[in-house]
Amino acid sequence: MEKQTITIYDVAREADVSMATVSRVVNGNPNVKPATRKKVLEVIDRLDYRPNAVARGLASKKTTTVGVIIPDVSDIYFASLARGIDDVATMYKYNIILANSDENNQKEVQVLNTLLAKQVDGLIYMGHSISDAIRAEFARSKTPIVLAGSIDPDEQVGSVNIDYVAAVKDATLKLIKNGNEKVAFICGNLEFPINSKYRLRGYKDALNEAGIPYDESLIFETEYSYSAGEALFGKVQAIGATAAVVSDDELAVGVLNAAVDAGVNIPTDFEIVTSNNTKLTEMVRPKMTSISQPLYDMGAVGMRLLTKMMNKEEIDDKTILLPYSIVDRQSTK
Amino acid sequence: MEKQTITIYDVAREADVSMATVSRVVNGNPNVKPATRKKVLEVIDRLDYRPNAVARGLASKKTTTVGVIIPDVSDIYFASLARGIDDVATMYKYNIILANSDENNQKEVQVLNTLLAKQVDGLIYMGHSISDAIRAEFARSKTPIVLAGSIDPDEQVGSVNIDYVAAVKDATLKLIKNGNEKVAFICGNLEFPINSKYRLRGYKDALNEAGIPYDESLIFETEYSYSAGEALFGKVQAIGATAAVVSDDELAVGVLNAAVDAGVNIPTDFEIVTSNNTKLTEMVRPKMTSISQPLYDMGAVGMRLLTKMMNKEEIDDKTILLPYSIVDRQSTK
DNA sequence: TTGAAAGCGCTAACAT
DNA sequence: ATGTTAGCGCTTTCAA
Repeated sequence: MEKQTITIYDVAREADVSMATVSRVVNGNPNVKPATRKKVLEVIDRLDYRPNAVARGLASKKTTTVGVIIPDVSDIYFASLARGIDDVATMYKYNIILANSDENNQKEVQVLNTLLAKQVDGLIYMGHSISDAIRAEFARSKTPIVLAGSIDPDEQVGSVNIDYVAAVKDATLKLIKNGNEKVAFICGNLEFPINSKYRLRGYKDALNEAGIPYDESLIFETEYSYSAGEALFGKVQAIGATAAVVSDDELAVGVLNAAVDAGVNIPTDFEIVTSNNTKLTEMVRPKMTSISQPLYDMGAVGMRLLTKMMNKEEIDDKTILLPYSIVDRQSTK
Repeated sequence: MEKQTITIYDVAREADVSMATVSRVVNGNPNVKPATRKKVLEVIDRLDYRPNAVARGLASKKTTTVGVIIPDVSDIYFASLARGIDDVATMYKYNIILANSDENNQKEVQVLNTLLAKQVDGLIYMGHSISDAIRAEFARSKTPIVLAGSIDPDEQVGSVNIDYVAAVKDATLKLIKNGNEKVAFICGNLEFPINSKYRLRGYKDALNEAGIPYDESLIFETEYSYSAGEALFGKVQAIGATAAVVSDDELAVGVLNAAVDAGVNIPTDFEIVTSNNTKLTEMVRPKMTSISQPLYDMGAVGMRLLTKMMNKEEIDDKTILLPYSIVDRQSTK
């Protein structure tokens, strides 16, 4: 025989009050006489009653759950953001439905729809680019959405990032000031606005400010992976570059190790600045100088922004830029 | 004016059928005349109807959602497991509610209860140890539970692991055969069964087989972190150890880098075998030899096991051991 | 093959 | 301060 689940009705009957009163007690409504509250709480304890969140969600139209779309949890960059998101979510009594998208446009849209079907109160999206398909879904959804560590030039939804133009400009300038005339720019897919409109812009701005002509052969577009970096270093060296700004840490480790393995001295013969300041930067030798994006904070602030949107609070600016810095280590002079 | 949400009732009215029929169409019930099905699908498409999963969950008592308790998403070990879990979950049409526990006993119990309140169909738990409190909750819950990459000697719930005793024994034996008489054993909290009852057991078995007496001063208990490893190497070296079996990759990287920074040649003067074969092992120099735990697969198999339990299928053995191997790299001779 | 109707467990007016 | 009563949007017998 199945053990019967205890409902609010059972508690009401045993405590000799109405369901409404039990509901009030459970939800901390002050309009309950202390004596009644005590009696109800005793019964709840005795019967070991646990409110059913699904029923509550249906009745109240709130699930206290937010959807999080992430390219890959096992990618340290996004996992760091996710950690910040979950901590703030917990703080505000929300839970997280986590869904991997693999940056696949079709999967993203599908995942978004199942998340909406599950009636999430809000949505956080992470990804290197916003496809037109997903942007269209964002537009027609009335569920609040925030992008974390992800750029959409449209600025239709909330977002939390750093100023990528300025960060890359600073990084490039540092390399130029160290005496490098040929600084390579190694990034991901240039179809992504974050790379073409922001990072590359910063790189060009730096050259411009230093009076160095832009040379397209110094731009290397590749995928974000350790092996891609390893494979790329030869070409970078062949073109005569003596330094590189790299958009991803794993990619940068690949470049760094390939250089070291090839007997190139870093930073004497070749300098590297990477972009995410994940713990990887401290685990490699030499340790890598990096732009420091406050990933955890970006997730946390993004989730905080989302709570405000879900609460329909006034938002002064839903496009948030967090401060960045450049952490000097041994891969630069 | 708020845009009215479309319900199954709207579809039924427009298609001139009953709600039951719409429900059948949506759920792929074959007992619907093709013509009717077509008519209903057209209306669904026209009205852009999306079933409300919360209402469905309340009515059917199934949420197609599973809870995942994880110590820390930003830890690559658990994130790798989580990725395997989510992929298989997606495959079987489940979503994942992800909750970080920080290995905090109190938080774990609380998180478990909110997950159960949300009526998850199943639960996957990850953690270095199973506290009595959480074990008690497991016992009284009738929701299926699986442990992934986590040991409970009780074997009350399902679990997926590798044979830690044998793996550590193999690793230790390799080091002994390479000529090391003093092999350090560097692990996490020895109060955790996985360390005391399994890994240390394997270590002792190896010594025993090789006829080397057990020396407690070679056992180093510490936390799992890069800095702990860095700090520890000096002591390990001072005691005269010439090799180490390490239970965690970040910890091992700390030991490795401290050794290299101290001018110790690896593997000539000191050998290391680590335990998780995460991508870190290939990013450091020298690359690290490691026990290879199939983390992704452990997550995937754990989730698959859970789907069977949720389906009330017959399970031949709910305690699963996956094969491991030792991947040779440059931190051993 | 289809429909009617009774819930699922809870919240939220509205009354009292 | 407390109770009554509709739903929330869907699934699932049971009948037809």
